[in-house]
Amino acid sequence: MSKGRRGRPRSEAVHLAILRATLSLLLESGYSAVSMDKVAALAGVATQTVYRRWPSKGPLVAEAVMHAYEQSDFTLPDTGDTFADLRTWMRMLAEVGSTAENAALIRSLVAAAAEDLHDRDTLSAQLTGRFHDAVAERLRSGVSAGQIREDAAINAAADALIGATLYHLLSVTSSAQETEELYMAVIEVVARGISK
Amino acid sequence: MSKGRRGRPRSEAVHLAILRATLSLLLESGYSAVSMDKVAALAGVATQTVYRRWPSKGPLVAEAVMHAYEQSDFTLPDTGDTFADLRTWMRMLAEVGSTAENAALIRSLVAAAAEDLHDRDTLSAQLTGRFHDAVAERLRSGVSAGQIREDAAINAAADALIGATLYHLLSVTSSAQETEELYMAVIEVVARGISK
Amino acid sequence: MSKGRRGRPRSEAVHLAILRATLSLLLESGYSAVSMDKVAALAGVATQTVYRRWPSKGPLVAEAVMHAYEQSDFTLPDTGDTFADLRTWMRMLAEVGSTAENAALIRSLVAAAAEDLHDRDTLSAQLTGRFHDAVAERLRSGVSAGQIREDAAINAAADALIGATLYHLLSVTSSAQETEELYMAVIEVVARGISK
Amino acid sequence: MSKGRRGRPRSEAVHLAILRATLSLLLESGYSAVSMDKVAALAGVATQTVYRRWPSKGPLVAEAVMHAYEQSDFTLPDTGDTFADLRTWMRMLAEVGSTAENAALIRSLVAAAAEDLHDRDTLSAQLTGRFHDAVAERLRSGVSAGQIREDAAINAAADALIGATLYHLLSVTSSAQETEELYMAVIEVVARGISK
DNA sequence: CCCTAAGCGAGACGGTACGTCACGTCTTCCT
DNA sequence: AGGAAGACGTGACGTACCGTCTCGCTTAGGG
Repeated sequence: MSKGRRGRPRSEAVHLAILRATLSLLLESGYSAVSMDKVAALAGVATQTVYRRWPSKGPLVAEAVMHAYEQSDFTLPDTGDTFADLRTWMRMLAEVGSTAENAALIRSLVAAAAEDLHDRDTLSAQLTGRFHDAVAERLRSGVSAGQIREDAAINAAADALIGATLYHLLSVTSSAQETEELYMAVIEVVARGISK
Repeated sequence: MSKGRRGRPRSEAVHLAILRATLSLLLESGYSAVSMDKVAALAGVATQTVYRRWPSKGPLVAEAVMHAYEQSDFTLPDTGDTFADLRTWMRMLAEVGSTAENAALIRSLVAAAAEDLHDRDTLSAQLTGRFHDAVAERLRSGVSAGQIREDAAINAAADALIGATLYHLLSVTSSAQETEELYMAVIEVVARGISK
Repeated sequence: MSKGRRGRPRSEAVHLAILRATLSLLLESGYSAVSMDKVAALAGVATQTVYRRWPSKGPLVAEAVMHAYEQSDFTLPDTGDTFADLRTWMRMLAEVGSTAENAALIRSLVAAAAEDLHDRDTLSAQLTGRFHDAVAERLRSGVSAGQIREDAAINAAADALIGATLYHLLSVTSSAQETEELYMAVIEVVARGISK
Repeated sequence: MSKGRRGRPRSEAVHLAILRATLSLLLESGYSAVSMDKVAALAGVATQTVYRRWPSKGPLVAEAVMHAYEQSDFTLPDTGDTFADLRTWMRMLAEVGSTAENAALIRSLVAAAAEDLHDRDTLSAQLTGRFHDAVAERLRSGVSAGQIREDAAINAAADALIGATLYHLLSVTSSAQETEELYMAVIEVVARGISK
């Protein structure tokens, strides 16, 4: 028997205002500049209202970043040519990651995950995990298509691709072109390592 | 006229006490639990004394972590067989990273780097950067030895290896054995991708 | 034209539950520990339901305390001997005031009155005021009976008696016996001051 | 061996600023309007600085009020005529208590004392207690002078005088003249009660 | 039998205050 | 000078209350 909703329902507008405020602070000055107080103030909301929905900074930042990419489509294309598709996709990643804003957001997620063990699983599973799975999926489809060896270590290959991307994003600030060149080189190494 | 040292010289004991206190807090409760106040208190030292030597938490944590691994030798062996050497080395990495303490330290560094853009270069350059360079160096030596193709993208391969390692460390908590298996699979992919 | 009561009538049970909850908090931890939220929670009632009946903490506490003494009879006896009656009555006061619970309740009222000028008149008029009037009344009856001088300052005498009582209650914690001795001494002074 | 003062000494200016801010808030809007935050803000001081010196509102208000009367001399005159001296002194009390400001300060003290049992002893002992003792002292001197009976209950008389004063202050707002008349009547009753 | 009005529990909401912790600076004394 | 001690302004933390509000549900009239 459904108990039904009791009490005043949570305002959707408030939810959005908080996420928008968080994003704004994140983009302006980075993860460490985000504070529950500032978020609340900027969202025109009481501190308690933020805490009522998110227990701490980590999950809030996580949801805010996810929210920012909600519309984005990070699915890999499937034209039949696995490695060409990978190249297309990672070119897009390179482009996305080359804007300061996007890089800052990703780094924020990593900061949140690294800071609090508790948040880590949620965060990585939801963000980088989705990327990893998408890549692995496409690679498996490449196996079926006969372009990749049956005994290739799909997960290891996906780890190498996603790992290299993440590592590069965290380590240096480089131009979109340099980044793209590096990604293409990584793909080449991995492709040669798993193709028939 | 020799300028010499004026005034009371800085105590080496104090330096060590602060580093030890920092490490201890880091291991106990992670990066966010480290505070200059607590470090000073635990080291039996005045706050000012900490600030006199490190401008903020980031560099202090960095030095403390580096100090912890100062004795450790992360150079790759060179037995002549490049890929066997890589395997040996990454087996060691897997082992090191599988203890909770070491994993916590690495994550602390990443948190520091991701949180503060200013600290990023210092931190990653000094830690992961050294690993990356060591691997790249060994791979180049493998090129000379005729085990690796001359046109292989050495940096990309190193990025893939170090990146996969870092990504794995940040994403999941897994047993030493699982970690080792994954690393071996990654090496296999990369090795096949760059070997002659 | 009788307007009549429209809508659901206020529940008497709720009223009592709130008063009981307030008293309970008052006795447990004093005036400052009473909060509308806690009262509502303890009474198993919605916050709004409390506010619908009392505008703020002051009047609520006042009514709760009054409610506690509703049954009690604080009228002075009239056996014909004015001062003997006063002694009897103040012996009872001493006894009542010597239990921690009762002392706490009285102090609560004083706190409410002292804190908020707005509540003061209500509170003191209803509680200490009633005592003062009862004493003054009995003294006037003593005048008629020829035991007290016609030109005696009845109000001043009542102020002295009630004032000394209140002052003692607020200042120190003393045993019932000590309190009683003091009260008897006060009566003696006042009695000698106003008797024929 | 004296350990000596270590560290930066507490600023006297800060101490005074806080007391002045507290007094100002007290006079403006009463005890309940005083908050540690507002006091700090008004004093141009950090919240923490207030907490470093006073654990809570009660003692702070207490010290602020005491500070306000520090210069005042509440000793009873001793001209030889005990009851004339009492009258002189209570006329002064009536005048002091008839200004809204002073009445508010006294009520603040009572509120602080009534609210927190812990503060009570300190407060009443230091404020009303001093008055009580002063009166009792003067009465005893009246005994020596042969104006008061040897077996008179000095403490009870003092309680009656101070109690009536306090009770009147807490109960009603009245003009200086009405107050003075009442006090004179109280003195007359008590005087007649204890004189030879 | 629906209709309107009010009571009621639940809980969201904007505020204000709480008391604590951390940051980085400053002041004092001692070595 | 270095160093220990600790005050200080700033500002975030997470919690507690305040008094108001918005829900859905109940309990009474009145048409």
